[in-house]
Amino acid sequence: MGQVFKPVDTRISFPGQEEEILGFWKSEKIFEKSISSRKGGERFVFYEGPPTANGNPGIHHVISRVFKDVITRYKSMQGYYVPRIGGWDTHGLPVELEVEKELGFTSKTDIENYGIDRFNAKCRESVFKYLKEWNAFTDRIAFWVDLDNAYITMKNSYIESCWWAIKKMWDDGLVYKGYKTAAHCPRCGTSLSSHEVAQGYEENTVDPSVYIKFKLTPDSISRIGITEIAEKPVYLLAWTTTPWTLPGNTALAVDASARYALVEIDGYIIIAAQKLLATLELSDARKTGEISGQSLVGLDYEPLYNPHEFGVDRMRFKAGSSELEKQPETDKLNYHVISADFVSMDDGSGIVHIAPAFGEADFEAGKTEALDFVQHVDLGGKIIGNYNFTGFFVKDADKIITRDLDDRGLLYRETTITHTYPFCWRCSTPLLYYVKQSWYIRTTARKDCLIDLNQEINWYPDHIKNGRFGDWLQNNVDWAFSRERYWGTPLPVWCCEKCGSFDCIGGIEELKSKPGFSGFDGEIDLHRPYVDNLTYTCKCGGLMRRQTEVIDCWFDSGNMPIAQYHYPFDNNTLISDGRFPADFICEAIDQTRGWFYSLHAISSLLFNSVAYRNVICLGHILDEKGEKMSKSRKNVVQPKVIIDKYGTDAMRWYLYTASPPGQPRRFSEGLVGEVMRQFMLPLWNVYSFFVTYANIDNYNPVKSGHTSPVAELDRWILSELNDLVAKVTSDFDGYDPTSAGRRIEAFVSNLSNWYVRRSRRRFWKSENDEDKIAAYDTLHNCLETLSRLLAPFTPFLAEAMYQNLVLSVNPQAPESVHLASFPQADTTVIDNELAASVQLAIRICSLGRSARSQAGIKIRQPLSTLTVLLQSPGEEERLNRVKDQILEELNVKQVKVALNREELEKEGLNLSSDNLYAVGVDTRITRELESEGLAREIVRRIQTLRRQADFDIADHIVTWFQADQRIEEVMEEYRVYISRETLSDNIVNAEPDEQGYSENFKLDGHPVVLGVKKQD
RNA sequence: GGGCCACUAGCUCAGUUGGUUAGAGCACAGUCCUGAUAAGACUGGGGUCUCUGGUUCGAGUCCAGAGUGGCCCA
Repeated sequence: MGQVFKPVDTRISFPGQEEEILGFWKSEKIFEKSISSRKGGERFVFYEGPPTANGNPGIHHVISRVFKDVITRYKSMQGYYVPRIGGWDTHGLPVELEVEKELGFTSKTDIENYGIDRFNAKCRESVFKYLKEWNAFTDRIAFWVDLDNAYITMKNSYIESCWWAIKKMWDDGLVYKGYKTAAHCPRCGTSLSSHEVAQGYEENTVDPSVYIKFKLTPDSISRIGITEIAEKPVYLLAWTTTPWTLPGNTALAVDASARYALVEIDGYIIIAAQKLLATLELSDARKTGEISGQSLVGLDYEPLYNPHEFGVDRMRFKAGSSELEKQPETDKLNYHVISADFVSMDDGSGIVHIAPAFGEADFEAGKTEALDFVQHVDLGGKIIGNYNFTGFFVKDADKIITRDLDDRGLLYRETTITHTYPFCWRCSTPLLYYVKQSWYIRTTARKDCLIDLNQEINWYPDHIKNGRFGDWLQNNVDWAFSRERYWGTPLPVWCCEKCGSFDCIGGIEELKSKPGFSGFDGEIDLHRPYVDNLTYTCKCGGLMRRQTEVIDCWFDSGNMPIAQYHYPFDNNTLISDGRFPADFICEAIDQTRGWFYSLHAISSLLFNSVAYRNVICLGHILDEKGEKMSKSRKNVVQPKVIIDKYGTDAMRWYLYTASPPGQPRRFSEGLVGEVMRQFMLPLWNVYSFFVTYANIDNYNPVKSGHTSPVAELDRWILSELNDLVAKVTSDFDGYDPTSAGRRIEAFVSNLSNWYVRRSRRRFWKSENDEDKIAAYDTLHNCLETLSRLLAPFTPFLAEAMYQNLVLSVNPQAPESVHLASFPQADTTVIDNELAASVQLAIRICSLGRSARSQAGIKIRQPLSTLTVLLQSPGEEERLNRVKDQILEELNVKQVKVALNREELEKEGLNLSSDNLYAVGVDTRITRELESEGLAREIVRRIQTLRRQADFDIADHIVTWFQADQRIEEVMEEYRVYISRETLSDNIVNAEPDEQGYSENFKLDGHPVVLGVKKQD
């Protein structure tokens, strides 16, 4: 007779099973069907944040992908239509750097000499260098995403959508050319991204620390209005660690609300912050006056170096903007004191030297105060003009400038300082903060919109919303989105060589239709250098040439909602037809300023809409010591190692349940192993147990149907099950798979350690009575429901269980668990009172075992009475309800309720208590109890022999025994019981058959020989 | 230097709106149970809930400050 269910081995190899299931999914196109079969359902939009395939995927890629997967699988099973388009990020500096490394390049000159066309061709190859690995990895971790139709940011159609978006912003007046401060490597000749800068901070950098005297004009001295000082020269004392920036000084900043002192030394007066006098070794005794910072504001001082005398241009900010205008040479040039909120009273002199061409704060001050702008350093870090330090590298110029100022009597003090300073991560050259031209998106013009729309987004964890992300939006600055690089979406801005006017192009056809369009050579590749050759004629008749910049690759990925569909050139209903915005995205926290921002900014500016409604923001993965994983620390865990050993499901389960998604989490092989032992195996064993016995009894769930059971145990676990389903559903709806998973763990523990443990005998009874069927029904129901609950989490394990538990008996059911629907809770069977009763039983049993253990009496030995002290008389009813469970579990003949503590403290009772309950067991063993205990001992010995002899569970046997009189008595008295328990058709008091399996024991000091043999 | 998050047993984590004696798993030691179990139960050792103040009748929980770690920004 064929078995209903496929036998389930407890010695399962999960990784092996997963490989098989992958084959099934692939051949039957289960992923495709999981989408298409829900086509009529409500759409649930997911956006995939594109990775770059130029390196091997790591564990941090696993975590974001499995969190994306668990939600989209859940929604699919809820009946939503959830297409999932993959994506690849293919542009940007990281790609270029990888290629530069490969080619051994160290500067942009190397690239240009090599040829932009060849270089970009290399980049194009590089971005899919590990495509095979990525595809295999995605498959193996069961991240269901459509990679065949993935969007690719370097495709013409994708780029064209980006051009369209930029053009729309351009038309809305949101794109402009301005200046910005960039961390610049003078040796590599390029700006570094903030990410690169962060890599290169050196903690113990020694730099000069110089205090410079800036001479006030006579007019300003009289404006201070302190007559005693009128005859003497007066200097403002300012501090800097970068003397090379001093020729670029165009202002001094003070704190208007602070007090400043005038101190006399050597016949002149120095002004510095009152608070900092001591650190400046300025004697309070020589103080000749005090003045507010406010009254310093507006005073004029003489430039250290008048740029006009050294052949350097002097520019000036147009008020409030980052545009600069060249200023005429003047006979007399004075700079003035401004007020600023960044003036520190902790170090320096309380007066800050401002060089708007260098440094963020200086630049911003330059903009708001419409200051002069003097750029006396070239991009190679060398001083220009005709100073006596011209041609020197800035760091070498420091000393010469300091000497020069000293010679002119303008140096007050010179020491050194040890601080943290950024260096180029590639070549260790000190970085310079350098103001350069750049193209901007005027996000600040829509700042309120960015902030308001953020309120519509559900952030998990929610503190990101008004915390890290909200702060970032509050401090929004215009997006400097151009890059002086090669491999990227080209900036679609053309400039007239003749009249200098700009034009933005929003698509290929638009470009082609321009008058005098030329440079087009067959197929257009919208990359440099080909796109650089496309020109047309300006209205003025001049030649329009593209600006050479490419754009920030964050713009590429942030524009994916439309660019993946080539909107608006194709799919022009995209914005209104339900495919925008996303219902859900999920990435790690570093994307706050990356993808989360670029998506949000672009859709806010283009469509005045959020780009995503719900976002899970993951913490980073750390090693088992809590340290960041990095190649240099050699603590990187390879996902493959884990998967080969424990399988994808165990790894996924660990990632979901170990800690809430927002927290950084530790990861190691051992922790996944724990998941295996603690969750996967017990569940698998329950499943295996069910199948083993169901097959013996030829149980078929379809024939029996899941009826409403009467047994309390069944009703209890079904109550727990439905409660679980309800709560897991609400956890999922709140984007909290971690809580959902932990709940399932608790349920499985209840199922295994109470339901199955307490129900074992029901499955073992030989009669096929109603209770037994009810038990099978209940357990089958639990396991089948679990398979669907677990499907989003552990898709393989769930599939294996579902195939066997459902499809073996019902070929009409959906062919995969991932095509089935998510369980629905039947809240009518949730019985909280019953749950509380069983909770009580579990607790009392725990105390009972403890009491027995302390008395040294094993469970096999029956005892007469268990006395329980409850919290309240009302609990007695609860206790009665589960009394039978307690009797069996603790192997006692009766349970009594004690009314007070004294009753418990009678003789012969062994006590155990927790903070709510107390129990006592009567430890007196009568001869009858002893006999029964011995009988159970004999049963256990025979069972062990059966197992050692490798008999099947259902095999019937003959048992032989030889023993003393006491054991013979027990054997006689319990013959029926022993026979039934051990499936012994015959028990013979004789020497064991030689062909059988036998052993000698001592039971409580009584010598016994036992033998077993299979019955033919 | 600024912001966000975290800090509970050796390790990984729970701990609801403040309320008896702060819990679980792993690991360690011992005992027990078991024809589902690679498991489970019990006992034991192991806690200044990072620290210092404050609010309160009462603080792991709320507030302030400090420390350590992580991330982000400078």
